[in-house]
Amino acid sequence: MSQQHMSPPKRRGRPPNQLAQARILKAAHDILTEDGFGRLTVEAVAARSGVGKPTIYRQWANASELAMAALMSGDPGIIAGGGTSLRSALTGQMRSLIQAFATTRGRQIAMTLAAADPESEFTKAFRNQVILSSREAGRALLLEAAARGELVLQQDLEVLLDMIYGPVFYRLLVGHRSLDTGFADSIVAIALEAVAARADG
Amino acid sequence: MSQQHMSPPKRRGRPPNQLAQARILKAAHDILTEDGFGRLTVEAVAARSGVGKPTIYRQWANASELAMAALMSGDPGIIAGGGTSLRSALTGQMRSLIQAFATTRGRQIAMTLAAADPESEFTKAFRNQVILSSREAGRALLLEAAARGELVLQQDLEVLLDMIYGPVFYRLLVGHRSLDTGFADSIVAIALEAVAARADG
Amino acid sequence: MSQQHMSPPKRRGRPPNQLAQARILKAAHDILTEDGFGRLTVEAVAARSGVGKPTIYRQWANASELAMAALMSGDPGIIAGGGTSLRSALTGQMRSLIQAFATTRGRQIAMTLAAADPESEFTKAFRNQVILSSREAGRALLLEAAARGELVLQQDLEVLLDMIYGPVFYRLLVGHRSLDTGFADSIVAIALEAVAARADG
Amino acid sequence: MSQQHMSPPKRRGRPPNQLAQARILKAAHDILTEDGFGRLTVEAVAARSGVGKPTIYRQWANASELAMAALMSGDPGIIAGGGTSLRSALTGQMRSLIQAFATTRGRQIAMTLAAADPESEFTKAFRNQVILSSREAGRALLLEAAARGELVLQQDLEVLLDMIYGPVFYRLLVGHRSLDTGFADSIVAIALEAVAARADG
DNA sequence: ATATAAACGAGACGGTACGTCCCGTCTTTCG
DNA sequence: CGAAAGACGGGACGTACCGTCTCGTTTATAT
Repeated sequence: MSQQHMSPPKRRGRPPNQLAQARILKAAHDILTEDGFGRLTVEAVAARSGVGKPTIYRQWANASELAMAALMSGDPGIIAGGGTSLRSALTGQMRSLIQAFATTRGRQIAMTLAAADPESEFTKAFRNQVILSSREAGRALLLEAAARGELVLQQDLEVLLDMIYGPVFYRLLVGHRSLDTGFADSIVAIALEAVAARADG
Repeated sequence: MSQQHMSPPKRRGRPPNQLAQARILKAAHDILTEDGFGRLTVEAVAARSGVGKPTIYRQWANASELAMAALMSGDPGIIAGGGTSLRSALTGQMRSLIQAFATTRGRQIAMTLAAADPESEFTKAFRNQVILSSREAGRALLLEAAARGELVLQQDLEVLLDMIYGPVFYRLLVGHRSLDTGFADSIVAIALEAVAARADG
Repeated sequence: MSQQHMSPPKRRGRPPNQLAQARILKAAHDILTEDGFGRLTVEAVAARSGVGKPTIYRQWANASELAMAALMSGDPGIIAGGGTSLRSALTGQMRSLIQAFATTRGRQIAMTLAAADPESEFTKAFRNQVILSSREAGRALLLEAAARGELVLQQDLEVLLDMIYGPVFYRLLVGHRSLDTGFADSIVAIALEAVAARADG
Repeated sequence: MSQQHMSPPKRRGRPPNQLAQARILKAAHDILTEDGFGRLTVEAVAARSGVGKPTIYRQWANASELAMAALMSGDPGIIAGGGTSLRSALTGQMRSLIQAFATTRGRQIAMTLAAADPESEFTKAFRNQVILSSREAGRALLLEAAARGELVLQQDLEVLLDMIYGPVFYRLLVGHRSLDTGFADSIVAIALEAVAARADG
């Protein structure tokens, strides 16, 4: 009869057990926070979640993908802080980004990304959702400000975004200096000076 | 006590085989370029170099350190290109840096760093020699230019350096956009505009 | 097991699909001849026959029973060759038995029997139909000959039968010598000499 | 097992740990007697013996070979009973053979042999040492008796041996009748009557 | 006609064991 | 006495099947 609008595909066999998936992600997340990325093995997750290994492998190709899924599952996403001006909005976002990444989690995210197959679809989703979502939010802030006439953006917006968000991962990966709120503020300050200079010129 | 006259200590027994170290590094380097970081195991290096595993473990604590050693051994170091102005010198350096990292090697360096124990002395040496040497060279260029009066640097030089060199590793790690010479030029351009604006202010 | 002439209970619901059973046995038989006993898994049979696993498990408890069913389904049964004398009849039967077992099938039968639960009803049926049917036919031949006065049988007929048919499975299992028609003839010759000697005494 | 007086080849590396091998065989033997052939997995043996799985796989290709090794390790070998006449010697040997095989061990031996790769060198050794050693002892007894003039052997000695020893494995594998001393006696009686008849003719 | 019910295909489930790879340590013999 | 060779206990890998359990889909009898 009428399929309405949302037609679920209604596959034939027994459907995946949603509870099992949740338990897997919970166990993976716990191992990640308690023991670190190096201990996140498929075997350990299976043992901890009370799930068979094949059930894990049905969904994720290896421990890296599982780690990414676990890191994504608890991630609320970095939302642009609702400031009134570009500077305050951007500063708010950078501060919360850095706060979220300054913990062990940040380094785990970097390690996971480094270990993952860069071509995998899963990796791309992780990249977009966890790594680049803040960058996209920043892009939106900059474009809105440009639309308001606060600044003039030229063709190298991509590079500008990389110069704002790249340093966070740089410090995370290399560890030569700490991540703190002052770092967030300084990045925004320098970036806005560059844009302002350009707007002036 | 007294070392007498003999300058070499002349320890008893068979001396360490210098050639073995070279063969180990050669094998590690070859595996790295042919099979990638994931295949660089102590076992594989021992087999390929015809050296016993204990001989490797005597010098390096694990495969990560060995990878770092291999990556360091062939590294000529990024030297600041000898331009006349700050812009040309910095652009030259960034171009050669990006050229050196755009290949598979760049990602291997990032993976190695992510996998390594961040506290180990070996990792610190690797970080300084391979990752931060370019940053230090950039610092020198900026300080020289400031000494020449080309610009005025204030207290956030560290952040500025991170905004110049961080984006390279950001793209390397995340892979959302390519590394090319245009990227190098744009980074330098934006960075100098920020400094100029500040100098103006 | 089967209620042939009883009024069919006409249970409600969909009746078992006869075709499915045939396809399962066909697939099991094909796998057995193509890939061997070790590859006869319930999973493989289900995949090859296009039948769900539960459909198989509804009829057979495990892969061993399925193997036995497949081996029984194609089995014409060893019938005593219709010779005029005991010697010719027995020789004919032994020859055809050995011919039937000299192929891969013989070893598969031995392996299946070894792997099966010796207490299971299914195993007993297999044993009687596939393994012991020839022995029973031989018993009939001997008893007929005794009735005709050709020989005198005493109380150890069971042992005599084992000495006639046991060597076939012995060579099959151990593989120290080949199964051929000469073997059949020699067994009959020795057995008859033993019986004749006894008849004389 | 050990070649005592042979000049040792003096291989380079660390020699195999004899204790580990012994512990593996002990564990395999215990599992075999306690849980049966079906539970003799490499994993279980490794866990029980406190040995790594690769240490087992270095010596045996799979669980079947390990089972054969365990069955061989505790086997004293069937020695011909020292009777004065052929009949008493053969009867003694058959009785002890049947006594040794009437337990669970006998069926395990049959199952192991059925499951093993018949071409493997290991299987051949097992066959010779465990299965055929009694047959060879019987051959010796018969040949000695022939040399003493007790009987005349003709060309089908191989078949005669199979008719003596085959029935034991036949009953073991098929399980249609029990193994007991009466069975041993009857086999010898019938076999000797066959030989005697032949000698008379 | 319409329930009702059984058997179907599909396929995910919790498990067990597989055989392999590599770890980092150790023990032995050779140079 | 260091270096090579190589076995060791250990841990995780990713795969194959096990036998069980939902599912949604036929296909039949019974209302």
